Amino acid sequence: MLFSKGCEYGLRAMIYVATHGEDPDEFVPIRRISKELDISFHFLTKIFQQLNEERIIESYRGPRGGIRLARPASKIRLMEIVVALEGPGLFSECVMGLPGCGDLAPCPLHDGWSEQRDRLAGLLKSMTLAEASRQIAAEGLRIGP
Amino acid sequence: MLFSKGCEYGLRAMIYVATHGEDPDEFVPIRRISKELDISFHFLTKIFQQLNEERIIESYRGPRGGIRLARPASKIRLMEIVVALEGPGLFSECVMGLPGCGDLAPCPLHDGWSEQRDRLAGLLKSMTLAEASRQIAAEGLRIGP
DNA sequence: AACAATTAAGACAAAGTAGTCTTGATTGTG
DNA sequence: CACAATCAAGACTACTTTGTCTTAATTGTT
Repeated sequence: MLFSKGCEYGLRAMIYVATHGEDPDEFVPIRRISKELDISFHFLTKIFQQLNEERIIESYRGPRGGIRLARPASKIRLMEIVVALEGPGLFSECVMGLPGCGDLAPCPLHDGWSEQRDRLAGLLKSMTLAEASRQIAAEGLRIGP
Repeated sequence: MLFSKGCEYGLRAMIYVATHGEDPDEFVPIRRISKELDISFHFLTKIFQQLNEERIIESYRGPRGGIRLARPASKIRLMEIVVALEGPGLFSECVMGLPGCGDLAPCPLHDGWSEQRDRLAGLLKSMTLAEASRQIAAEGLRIGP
């Protein structure tokens, strides 16, 4: 498993918000997201708290409160979400776990792995929530169970 | 982290055995591997037990016992080791954890992820212990700390 | 036969991840 | 103001992974 559960949930939840935000200024209750995607409400709350600290979303309490994107979906890249939830370093780890592995002292898999890893990183860096969301709408893809 | 610790250790240990087996019929004690690679002896023993069940290595008890490759290093592909230690399915999981995600009902990252994942799988399938070992010898690479 | 070297197996412990619950703070609505 | 809806925060539990320890079985050497 590449991403932690928290990161998987966070990605799906953010894409959900981007997709279902009729009015982007409206706050979406976490409870609704949790039900739609079948993710534990409290766990999801903690995930959004992390995303809130990184200013990727905004939250608001009280009736009609919830969370919303802090910026237009076209300005939020998937990589930001991954970094906020996995921490930096996911895309610099050695696949065999050698502490000093790198371009200078590579393990046997280093070159092959880092190429694929960098491509994935490139995909996450270039893909925005708006694109993921558009792709879902256009092709009838799914983010829930 | 893509691989579990057990899988990381298993790959390094197998490459070590392939590299340091002067006589391929000689048994290498697990304790020696554990010291050279700085991996917990008992944990490593359990890893080799799994590899033994899959007939990737052979073990022998008593003085001058240890483990050795069950086949020539050129006949053992890294993918076998990964599958033995991670189980099958690592290379068919959805990156966002959606149970039904696949070519028919893809999540937004499905195509991009599965391409990189398949390339990595291809690398692991095509690379043998002999090649990894030769690469280390030729280029002075490292598998220990 | 006695001993030392070694793997085998499983119980156990520690640490990390995932998930639940409770309480508190904020805020709109009647 | 009273109340309900909602996020915030932290304690707590459960599960999984990782690592340790102990005991047993096997085997070569003396």
